[in-house]
Amino acid sequence: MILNYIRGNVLLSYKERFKYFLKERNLKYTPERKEIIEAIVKLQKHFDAEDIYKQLRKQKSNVSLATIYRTIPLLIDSGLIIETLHCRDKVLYERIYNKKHHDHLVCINCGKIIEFYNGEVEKLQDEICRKYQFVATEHRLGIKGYCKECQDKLNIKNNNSKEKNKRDIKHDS
Amino acid sequence: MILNYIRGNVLLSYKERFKYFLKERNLKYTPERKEIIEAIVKLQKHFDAEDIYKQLRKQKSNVSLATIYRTIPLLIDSGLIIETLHCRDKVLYERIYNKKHHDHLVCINCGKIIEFYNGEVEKLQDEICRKYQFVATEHRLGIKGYCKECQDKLNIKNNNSKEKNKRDIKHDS
DNA sequence: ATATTATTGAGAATGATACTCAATTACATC
DNA sequence: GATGTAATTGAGTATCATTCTCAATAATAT
Repeated sequence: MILNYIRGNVLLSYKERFKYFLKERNLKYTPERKEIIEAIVKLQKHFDAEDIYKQLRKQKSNVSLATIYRTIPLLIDSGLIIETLHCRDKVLYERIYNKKHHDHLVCINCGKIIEFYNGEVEKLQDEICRKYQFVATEHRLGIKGYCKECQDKLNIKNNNSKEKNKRDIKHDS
Repeated sequence: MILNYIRGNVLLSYKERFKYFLKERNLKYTPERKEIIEAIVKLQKHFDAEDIYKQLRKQKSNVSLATIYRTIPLLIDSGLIIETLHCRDKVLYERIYNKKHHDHLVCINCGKIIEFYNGEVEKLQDEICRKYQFVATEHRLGIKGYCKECQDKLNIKNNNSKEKNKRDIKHDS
């Protein structure tokens, strides 16, 4: 999957990239799509359809929710955003164009999301794909648990540095 | 998170484990809950609420969908099942009690799910948690892409063994 | 300028999941 | 075993994100 697009020596902007993608597919670059792109780049890390809608209202744009939902698959196909996390039945997206890939730690108590990057994950992916003759387009590593603050609040012991006390029980399959 | 429960030298069955969990919480072990457990253990790898419902009908049980939805969180809290994948707006679950943890390769063309286990993922998790002072309860690594069959069908090149041709472009943040 | 085809907004439809409430039942205690 | 209490159930309704429908409009190629 090619995520970066260049003309001359310059990386295309979100808007230009989207325009180009639409042209490739014989789709139209409408004012609504332009305004959606303008909204997307202003949004915080993780957002859902409703957030795009709100940002558009802020910009005095009247694009309908229906159009937003119709545009999201185009944004995904053009490599500008991806679906990241499912948070309480909501699908969250984030911009990926010209961003380094990262994974997530999600606190199951307060909902905080910590982003991290670890090159080993990519290596692991390559290794696993080789083994299963799989061609990966994307991976997602999500670690759920408790963040530092919530550990303190809930009095949860952090035994990261201690040896784990594993029970010696055989597993199925 | 303790996933295995033992009495004497014997690992509790799904049913006993659930009974025990309910008791701990002062909840009742009803015929409906018993039948749901009986259904769960008969289901294939990945299932949704509807699959439980169908299995119950097969067993001549009339448990309502409402009760199934109400029971799922209990099954999760008791460590018998977890949410795994979100597949076309449906939440899929799988049994984890007395199972070795595994991760998934998901074919975005045919929907096939390949399970794999790789100990490095656990090590990575420990390392990342140490770094971010996070206490993990669960992780999930999902790799999306194309399975061997679909690669052939769609004529997608598998360059797993070749060096990747990365563009030298700087990324944001 | 015209023809073609994609796109839009509005509102209705869908579909998974959650809620409401009255009737029922499990279980601890006597 | 009878009793009281709180949990549980089914049925139907509500919710809410997302998708669909359709007639009106607009973007682009020619």
